[in-house]
Amino acid sequence: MVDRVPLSREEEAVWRPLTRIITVLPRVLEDHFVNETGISMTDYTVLVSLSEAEEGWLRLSDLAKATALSLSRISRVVDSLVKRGLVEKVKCESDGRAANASLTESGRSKLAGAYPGHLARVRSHLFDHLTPEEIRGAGPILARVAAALEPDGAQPCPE
Amino acid sequence: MVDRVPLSREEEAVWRPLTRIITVLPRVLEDHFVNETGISMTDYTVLVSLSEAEEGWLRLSDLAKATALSLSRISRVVDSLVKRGLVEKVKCESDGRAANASLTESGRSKLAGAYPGHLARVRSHLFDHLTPEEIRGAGPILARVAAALEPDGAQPCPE
DNA sequence: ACCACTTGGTTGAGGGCTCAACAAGACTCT
DNA sequence: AGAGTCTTGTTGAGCCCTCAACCAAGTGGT
Repeated sequence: MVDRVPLSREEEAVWRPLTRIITVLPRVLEDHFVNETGISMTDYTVLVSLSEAEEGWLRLSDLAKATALSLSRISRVVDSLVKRGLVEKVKCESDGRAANASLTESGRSKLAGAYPGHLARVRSHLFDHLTPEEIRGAGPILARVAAALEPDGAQPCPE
Repeated sequence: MVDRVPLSREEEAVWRPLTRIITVLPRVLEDHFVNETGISMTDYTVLVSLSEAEEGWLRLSDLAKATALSLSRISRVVDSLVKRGLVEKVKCESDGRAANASLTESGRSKLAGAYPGHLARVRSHLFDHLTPEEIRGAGPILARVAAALEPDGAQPCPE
């Protein structure tokens, strides 16, 4: 069953700029990473996820979920980060199949070095163009949309 | 000069879901295309741009701008669309370097066939989770952010 | 204990995308 | 007209990503 009604003018006015943002913004941020930090946006996301992990480490499959990357990709990205000394991979004691990844000291400081510049870009490209009220208002709306995109049903996905 | 202040709670509440949306939504939409229409999201974007062109055709370099893809990519995508009979590429009369792309009849009907299903996804993943007021409110805000991302500096965009 | 099934991770193949290098047409200045 | 420069598009190299096939380890029923 397919919807044949086109977008309304208001929907169009949301969808057009949103597609633009979705395509352009990641590229802009990626540029910063490769040019100034030596890690990719994906690397960064992995490092952030690990730094925020409750216990200091994350199973590869959980890392995949956290970053919305395929397990296949995570496997390679983590290997690459290990090779660069930013992450450590340890076979899980209790489950011979699993592996846990955690930040090395070097990874932690690489993250600390990349973080401020990244935030500056996020500000200059996004938040500098929004009023405080808009920012406040947008959070819950975006959270709702993001939650609906999560595969395991439309869970509220508390952050 | 780098900003060392972390994101505020409100900014965080915007940025987290937004990154999620930016990474997940395109994938979800892409899946629809490959599974049900035989064209990619990129193909679709190109077809849409052509269908909306004033004169019915677009220079490749303008097509690149319209789609936010590299000229290199556009060159190959258009070739592939030509090969599949959806687009026609004609050398420009007045400028021997340039080429103009336009939809074929087959391309136009492919687009017509893909459009409703795509819209249905956009609705089910986005607009169904927004109130009419939210949609009305979001348009101008997103337009502002998108405009700031355009390279030709519609905005001061300090680099 | 055994066999089927599930789960976690790795790897090969292949498409999408960009950058850099290039060819060729057009423009400018003398 | 000719040299230098800019613009348009193409192509090769190479990264990023996913899917499918695979192996190895755990789980459950008999």
